[in-house]
Parts: sequence; C-alpha cells; structure tokens
Amino acid sequence: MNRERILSTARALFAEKGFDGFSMRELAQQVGMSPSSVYNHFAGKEALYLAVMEAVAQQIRAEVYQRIEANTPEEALHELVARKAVFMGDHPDMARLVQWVLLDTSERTRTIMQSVWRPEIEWVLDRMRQLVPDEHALILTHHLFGLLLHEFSGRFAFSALPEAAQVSYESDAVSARVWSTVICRIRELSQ
Amino acid sequence: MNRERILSTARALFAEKGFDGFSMRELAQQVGMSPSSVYNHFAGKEALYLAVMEAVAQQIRAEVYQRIEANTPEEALHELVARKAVFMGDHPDMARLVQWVLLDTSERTRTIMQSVWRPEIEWVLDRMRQLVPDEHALILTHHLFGLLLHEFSGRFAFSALPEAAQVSYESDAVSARVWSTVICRIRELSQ
DNA sequence: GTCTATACCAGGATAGAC
DNA sequence: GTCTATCCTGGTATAGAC
Repeated sequence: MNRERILSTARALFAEKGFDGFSMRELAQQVGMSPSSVYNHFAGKEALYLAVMEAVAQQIRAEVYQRIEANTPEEALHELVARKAVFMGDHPDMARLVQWVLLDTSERTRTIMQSVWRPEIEWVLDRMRQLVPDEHALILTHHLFGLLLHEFSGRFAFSALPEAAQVSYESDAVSARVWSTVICRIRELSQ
Repeated sequence: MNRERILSTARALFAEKGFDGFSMRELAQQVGMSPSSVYNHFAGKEALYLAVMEAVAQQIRAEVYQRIEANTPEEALHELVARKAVFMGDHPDMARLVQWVLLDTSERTRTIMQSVWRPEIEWVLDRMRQLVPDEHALILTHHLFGLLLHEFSGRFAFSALPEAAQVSYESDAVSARVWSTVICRIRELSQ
C-alpha cells in the first residue's frame, strides 16, 4: 500500500536527516508521488513523525521484547542486549531515530517518550531493580540504553577516525562488549 | 565584540535546535542585528557552525584537559571524567552540540571529527591503552564518551519520565556513576 | 560594520479538478 | 487518491546606501 511506502521512506529520511533535515517535497519525490498526495495520507510532517515512531516501537515490541524467556532477571537483560544488537544491526536507522528524539526539545519528544518508549524503559527497569539496589537501577538502565545507542548512532561520525577501522561491528561483538560493561557494574553493586 | 555575540548566540541555537533547526533570520534577531550584518562576520551558516565548534573545542582544551596532573593513567582518566562532568554541568549545551555532530551525516561531521575532536579522543585512548589490552582500549574510550554524552544530552528527553525526578544531576554524582561503570570494566580487563 | 531592501528559491500546506 | 497549481511564509544570501 502507498501509505506503507510513505511511512518507510519517511522513516529512512527522519533517521538520516532528522525532523528539520528534509522537506515534504523531497519525501514525496522519493516515494514517487506529488507532495499533496502525501498530505492525503498524513495530516502533516509532525503526524508522519509520530506515525513513524509508533511503527518503530511496535516493531521493536514484536521483534525484540516478545517471547524473551529467561529464568533470572540477569538472563533476561542479557538476552535483551543480544536481541537489540541484532535488531539494530539489521536496522541501522533505529538508533539514529531514537537519538534524534532524545536531542529534540520540542513537545513531540515528551509525547514520544511517554507514550512510545516508556514501556521499554519500564521493562528494563523492572529487571534491573531485582539485581541492584533501587537507587542504582535507573542509572544502570540509562547506561544500558546509552551504550547501545551510542554504539550504533555514533558509528558514522567515528568512522571518520582512522582507529575506528579496527572495531568490529558484528552484532555479537557489539552485544558482548556492551553487556560486559554493564554486567560488570551490576555484579559489583549486587554483592 | 559583536562577532563574539554572534558566536555565543549561534552556539546556543545550534545546541538547542541543531543545524537545520533555526534560521539565520532567527539568529540575527536574537543577536539584535539584521541578517546581512551577520553575513558580514561569517561567510554563511556552515562557516558559523565550524567556528562555533572550533571555539568550543578550544574552550575544552583550555578548561578541561589543560594541567591535568596525575601519577597514573587511571588517575588521569578519573580526573578527566570529573572535570568533564563539571564542565558539562556548567555548560549544558556542550553535550548536545557534540551529539548533533555525531548524528549529522554531512561532510561537516568528518571535518569536525578529524580536526576538532581527534586530539581529545587520542588523549583518552593513550591512557586507556596503558590500562587495558589494546583491543579493548578503543571500545572503552567510546563507552566513556558515550556515557558522559548520554548523561547530559539525553537529559531533556528523560525528564519526560516520572522516574527521572529521583536522579541527581550534580556534577559529583554524574562523575561518580560514569566513572564507576567505566573503571569497573577497566579493572576487570587489567587483571 | 550596520542597515534597508530585495532576489531567489524552498519550506509546509491547501484548493479543487479528475 | 492522485494530480497541477498555488498560497504564504521563511530559507540563505547579496547589493548598495550610510
């Protein structure tokens, strides 16, 4: 359906250039229709943005969080990191989309954080609280998301540095190093 | 001087809204002059952007990296994290400016990474290499920067979540938790 | 150095025919 | 649902007077 093509093109553009980085005209051209046809499917750029974010979150819920089976909170978080690494490796635009939201200071961001990303954060937080004292759980949750996001969203910029060529971006490698850093601190705090 | 006023206003705008998020008209209005007067000082928006980044990097070199005295690489990195936390606390736009650069995929970013941020990364990397095996040094360096950046640049977005109210954003607290996470992994790897 | 005025094009969005 | 044509605003940038 055309609506889906608009959504997926918009997703790529929002990820690459951010909300203000491209025009509805550019989007329409890439989709292969006139700008006004786009407006027939979405009320405007903002509505399109929210729709993209909602679709992305739904995909994550289905492909990442669904059916995580684990005997302990630690296993659950470990599995989550592994799946996220795979998912973000398969969808390189994901981390960038989220980072744009985090940087955006408009009202859009509040909406998206509360209604779209909140469940994810709660999911991690719940498990983290079972592993470390309450006052550290939120920080470690932030660190977990921060490291994962940074690994992926900073990739383009860091590729400008010669040293970066040595780093492996295989999902397994990313997952392993992020988890190593986080679990090390978790263990320290849970003693 | 007027040039300085333009620079500092531009810095605030780039930090808050990103490269595409505001217009030269808006900037000129905030500075209190006409748009064409701004063009008399800077060749264009891009030149202004590069000038802001250069000024910021210079400030960091002077206020953060200068005169770090430490007996060991570990002490040096610890001191760096502490100073960065203070600096970023005093200049809330810093982390956001850097994040915009990291997200930007235009040629500007390559220029800035190589000529502006490279020395900083080298500085950390040198010390990290003395603490952990070479193959982990670059990753830990990225994690260190990633955690610091995330702590500050994600602050607005996370403030939309009710849990965030419990988190302290005192420089000491930020510094302590970032360092805790990083040093824990460093110690594990250096054994 | 700063201004007014303006060029020129691109921005989001809409009207109305088909 | 899609198009052409268009509205209006605002984008970067420049010319030329003071």
